[in-house]
Amino acid sequence: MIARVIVDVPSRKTDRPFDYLVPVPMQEWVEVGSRVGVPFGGRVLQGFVVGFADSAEVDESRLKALAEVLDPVPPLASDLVELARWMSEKYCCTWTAALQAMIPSALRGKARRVVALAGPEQVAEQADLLGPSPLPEAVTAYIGAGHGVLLTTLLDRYPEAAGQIRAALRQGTLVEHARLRDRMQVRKVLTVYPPERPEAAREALAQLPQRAVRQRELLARVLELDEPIALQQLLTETGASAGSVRALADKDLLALREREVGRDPYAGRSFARSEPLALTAPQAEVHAQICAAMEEARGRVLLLQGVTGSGKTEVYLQAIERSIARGREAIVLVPEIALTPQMVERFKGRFGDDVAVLHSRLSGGERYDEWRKIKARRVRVAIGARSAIFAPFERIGLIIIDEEHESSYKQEESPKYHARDVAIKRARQHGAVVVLGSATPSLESYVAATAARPAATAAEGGPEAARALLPLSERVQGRPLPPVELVDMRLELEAGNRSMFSRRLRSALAERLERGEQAVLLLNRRGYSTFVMCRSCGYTAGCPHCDISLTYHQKTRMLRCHYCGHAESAPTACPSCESEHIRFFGTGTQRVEEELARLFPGVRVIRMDVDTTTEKGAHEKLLSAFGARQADVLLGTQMVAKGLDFPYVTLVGVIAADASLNLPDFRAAEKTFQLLTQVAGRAGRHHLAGEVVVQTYAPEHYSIQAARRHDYTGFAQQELRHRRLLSYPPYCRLALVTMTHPQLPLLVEQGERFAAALRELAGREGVLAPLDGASPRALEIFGPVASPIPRLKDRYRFQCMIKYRGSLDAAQLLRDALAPFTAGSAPDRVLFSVDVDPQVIM
DNA sequence: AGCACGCCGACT
DNA sequence: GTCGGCGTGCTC
Repeated sequence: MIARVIVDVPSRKTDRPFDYLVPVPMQEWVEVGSRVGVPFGGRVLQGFVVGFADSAEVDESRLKALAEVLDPVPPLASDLVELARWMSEKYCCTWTAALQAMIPSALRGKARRVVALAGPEQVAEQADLLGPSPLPEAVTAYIGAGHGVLLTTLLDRYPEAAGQIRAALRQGTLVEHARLRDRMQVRKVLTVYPPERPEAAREALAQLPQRAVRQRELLARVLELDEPIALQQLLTETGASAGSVRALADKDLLALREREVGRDPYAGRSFARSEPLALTAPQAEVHAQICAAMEEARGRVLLLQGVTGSGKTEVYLQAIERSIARGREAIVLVPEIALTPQMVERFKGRFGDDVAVLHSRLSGGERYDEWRKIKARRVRVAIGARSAIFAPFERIGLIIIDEEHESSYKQEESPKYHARDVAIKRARQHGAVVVLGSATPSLESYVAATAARPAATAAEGGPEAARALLPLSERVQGRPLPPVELVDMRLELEAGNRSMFSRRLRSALAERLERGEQAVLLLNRRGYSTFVMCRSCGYTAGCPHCDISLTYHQKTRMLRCHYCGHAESAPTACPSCESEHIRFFGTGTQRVEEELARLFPGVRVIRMDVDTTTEKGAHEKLLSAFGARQADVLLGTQMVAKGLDFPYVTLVGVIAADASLNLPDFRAAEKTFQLLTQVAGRAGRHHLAGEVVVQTYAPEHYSIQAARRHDYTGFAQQELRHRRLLSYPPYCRLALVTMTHPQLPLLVEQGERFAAALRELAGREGVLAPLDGASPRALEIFGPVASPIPRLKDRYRFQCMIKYRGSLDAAQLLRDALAPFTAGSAPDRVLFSVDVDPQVIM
């Protein structure tokens, strides 16, 4: 039996299966998806079995054997192994990287090198040949006779003996073995189990000597129980000692065993049980369509376009119920930032213990336990952020992606996958339905779901079940969408108002304060940061490692680089010209907060930004304080725009709607429209009517006008015209190759050579053609040019943009073109990184 | 990623 | 003359 194993080495060259003999005793344990330890290049590494080889095709004499099988049940099923292979092809990452993304990090075994003294007979044999052991007495004594000690520990402890230790290893007086150890252990608790034959135990209880008071007491207590009890709990309840329990166990009157216990982060919290609500007619219609698609089981994708407050979540809940009733599991993806306790509560309230929750705030152990709940089929619903798409279910019926337009579904590190696209692939494997929900769908999804679908997006290959658009265009209970008023800030300036608050927003705020209602203020900080500039000479404070301006943090009076973490204290005089006219520019939330305090003395403001939410749980705390009306104004960056639902919020103010409009990003208008629509949806969701005031310097811009009218379709049509004209997604696809190196000339030279190689390859394939031409298959290469962030952590950055459409495998072309550049392992070589379907270009 | 093999400077 | 520097290259 020969297993094909992907070894955990994150290199392109080793990214292929290696063959290993499976020793007979392991054979019944090894399956596709098994995690194994394998000897590889002189050490033991973790790997995954991805298949089996035919022994006729392989020269078995050259193979090594598996060292160990690490889990009784493979952590990955074959569907996920296959999905990982697909990901590695689509996203140009290693198969290993994709596999690792699918399991909790607790299962990332690390080989530990342990050394022990060789057995006496070996030593004697060696001593004849090489003389006595050169090891100092102290070292020999320290290692002792046990299973050995970590090599690193030994070297740390006796650095002066390093040479002798090496010699002993070479000579054989010290032997080394590698052991793979999981990072995380299952938490085990000693548990007392009631006796298997209670009658016999009762009899024995009567027979116990009178003086065995504790034992009698304990046994009587245990006999009352129907289920096992933690030893610790029993001891505290009865005041007995462990010895008494042990004595009973020795007499076989009860059983004492280790039991695995989960770390349930939600343990101790009870969730009010919620019953399905009656659906409105439009909700019922959407629900019926989702259910019909589930019956079809063809992996359909449905785009649920529901305005804010239209009751999407209730539709999700009832669709999940149906999926469970059909014997299928469900996965719900929500953006990390929206995975709030309220959100979890809604699902736990409906499905109770049937839900596993996966998010980044969990500790490694907690995450592992939630994952195991899914693996052991103890739950049928998983809710979580991006990576929850890999929940190890085996019969998925429904995958819901809420706020599908959110760019956080794209992972920015390798594997740079998009959870939405992975979901669609996984749904096809399982015949599950994908529901993409959003008030402001991404244009990619919108186009795919409507008839206006351009052929370009069919590049995925293979027949695809039709997608459909399910509209939910009214708020529940007929509540109106709030009116949106635009304020032209240029006119404010003309009228002599130089404050960041327009007269309109100021009076609207004053009204709310007077009436005791609440307001949400959004500072669209993308594009606005607090940077430091000298008014005399124009000096700006930049990061010494990253060619971008440093951000000023008032709390600490420090300047910090958001990309590499570099920090320095803020200057009081210009470092360049020594002038004191150095100023902190930009409109940070702190500045807005100060201005609010000046305009409305006594106003209670909760500020949410990177400074106030880094602490664990801070996010929740601030929101619940606002929900409890301990503040009048919630002021924050993007994070206040999503999913919040507070009944007393009747005003939403946007300080500078167009701050993000001029970013060098083809999605700038889309992002702006989405943000405005989402934040406007926070107002007037309950019995009090709401209004929205949007301040802007570009009131005529179509994204802002469409947001004012709550007009997604209008926006989409206009934006799609632009995209078509400029050949941007969804009318083509993108791939971004970023290369970095500390030396600029070398980087430029290699970048040019790479681009030339890629052009050459594409030309040979006959796909190198302008995108605005008539060719159904076209690919264009732009660059290399300096990246928007031209230097990061002391490495210069250049990038090539690849635009393509039609049925061509751009990832394959990229891999081929990259091969010669990633070959060597020279530590100073240019690093290449591929981002397929990039969401942010930097 | 490691770790080994392999070709050039400061020591016994 | 060796020990050891880290530059390429392989790992079933």
